[in-house]
Amino acid sequence: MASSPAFQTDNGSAAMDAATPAFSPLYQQIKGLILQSLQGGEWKPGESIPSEMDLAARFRVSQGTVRKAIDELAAENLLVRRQGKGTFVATHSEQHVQYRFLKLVPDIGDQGSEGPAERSVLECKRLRASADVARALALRSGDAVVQVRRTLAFGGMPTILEDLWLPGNAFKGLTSEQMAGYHGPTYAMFEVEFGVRMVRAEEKIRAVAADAAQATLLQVAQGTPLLSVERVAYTYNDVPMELRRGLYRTDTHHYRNALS
Amino acid sequence: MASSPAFQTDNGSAAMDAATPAFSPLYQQIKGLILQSLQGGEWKPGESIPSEMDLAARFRVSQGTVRKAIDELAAENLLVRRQGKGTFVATHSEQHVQYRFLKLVPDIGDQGSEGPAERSVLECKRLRASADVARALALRSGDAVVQVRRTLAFGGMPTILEDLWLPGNAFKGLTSEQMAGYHGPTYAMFEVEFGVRMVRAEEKIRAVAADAAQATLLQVAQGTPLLSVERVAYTYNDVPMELRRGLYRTDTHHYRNALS
DNA sequence: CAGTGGTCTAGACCACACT
DNA sequence: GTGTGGTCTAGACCACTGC
Repeated sequence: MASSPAFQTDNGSAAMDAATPAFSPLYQQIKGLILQSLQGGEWKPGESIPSEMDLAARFRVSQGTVRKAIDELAAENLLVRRQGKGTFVATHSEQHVQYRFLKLVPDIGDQGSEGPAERSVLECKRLRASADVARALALRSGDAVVQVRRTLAFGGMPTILEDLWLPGNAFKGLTSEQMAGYHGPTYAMFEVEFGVRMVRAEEKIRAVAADAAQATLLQVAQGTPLLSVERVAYTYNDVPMELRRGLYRTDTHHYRNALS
Repeated sequence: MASSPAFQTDNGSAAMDAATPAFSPLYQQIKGLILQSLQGGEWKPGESIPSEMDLAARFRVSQGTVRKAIDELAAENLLVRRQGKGTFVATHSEQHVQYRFLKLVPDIGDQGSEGPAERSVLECKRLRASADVARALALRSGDAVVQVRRTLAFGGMPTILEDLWLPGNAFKGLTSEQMAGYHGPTYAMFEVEFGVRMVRAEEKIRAVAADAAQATLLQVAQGTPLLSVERVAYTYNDVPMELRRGLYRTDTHHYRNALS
């Protein structure tokens, strides 16, 4: 039953060969074990994980040590604590903070009141990864990927035009209908349909001018300045699982960022 | 000497009039007391604060409670812990993460290797706040403000053109020479010269086209897409102390953002 | 009521920095 | 060595949720 305790004092007790800078506190090791269970699918998004006391017993450590491990995982948005109820695996589905990665907000009006965007899927096809797509997704050039092109509109106004690239292996059988028909965030659909949970992302933002095709799709004049947002999203263990290149209209919306 | 202990059980013991949802854990109260000392200037940026044991004695609580308060302040980048040395008030000066609020990075080359920007101050004048500037700074229209216009260049290439508005009261006597001559981040200069420490900020980002004047200053063609970055920076207690409107060239640099 | 997370304490020991 | 933050433990009690 119980996993090996792995006390910190075990570090380098024997065989301290060569470069062994490794030292990790117990709670970090516990954090790693919990992470493994998350990756392995022992607890799925939305489900509750065992109580702190249970985990403490399972790992043969004190509750406080488990607590600190969970604290960090909660700070990274991998887990969500709810007093009196338990600790849950974070999800893009019923999270009250839906569309957590979408930072585009309307200039006026209360944020969040605009509801979900209207999606139009223009294209959804399988192809071989180009060099830059392969690099972003840690694949080899020519590996299978799925490409999706779509627009998002708010209140009937097309506002976002984006391309998504997904590893073909993990997203076998993704269809236009799935992309368009699912109610809720796309990342929630990825969790349900493909067991892929996006944990964090990095974005590179630039200002560009709309070309003819882009201008038509976004219903703006050619040459209109647009926000170019290139995103790489990662699952557990920093494995890249999505490359996304978006163009945002910023005449009625803006990209909001908090610095701290 | 010792401040009032203020145990949690004191909450609402008497006079629980009307809406009193207030309940804060002891460590939150301690956090508030430490925050007051920071605001009051008892410990200045770069200095060390008393040890956890000292603070525990001063506030009549256990070390663990002080620890949790400091943990949160450190997570908010107000304090910096250094094992074996002490806990220090964060500063924009000798922080290894200088230019913490500047998210523009070069497309190629290791981040941080580009060194500080070359500053050119174009203007530095006192005037009365317009309506929108007043609103952003929580002033009244017509209150005195200082406006600074400058460019930042990297490797000789002008890359940022920005206007700063600062409350006239807090920044009496700010000169062009100070803005241009100080070695290190502008926010570090604000700490040293005016005792104003910027703690967090919010940015609104858009894509815009360069007008004639802007194009000249940034050495680009008129109509070139630029990143428009409007920032409001806050001191302690969410008091806004700076409005900044910047235009970034994004042909050789990009705005980098991490989502988590 | 029982079970969960949240707070607080007190004490022991470890890792690191300075002197 | 002394003092600092960092880790770990064990136990007590509080606050919230749902039966």
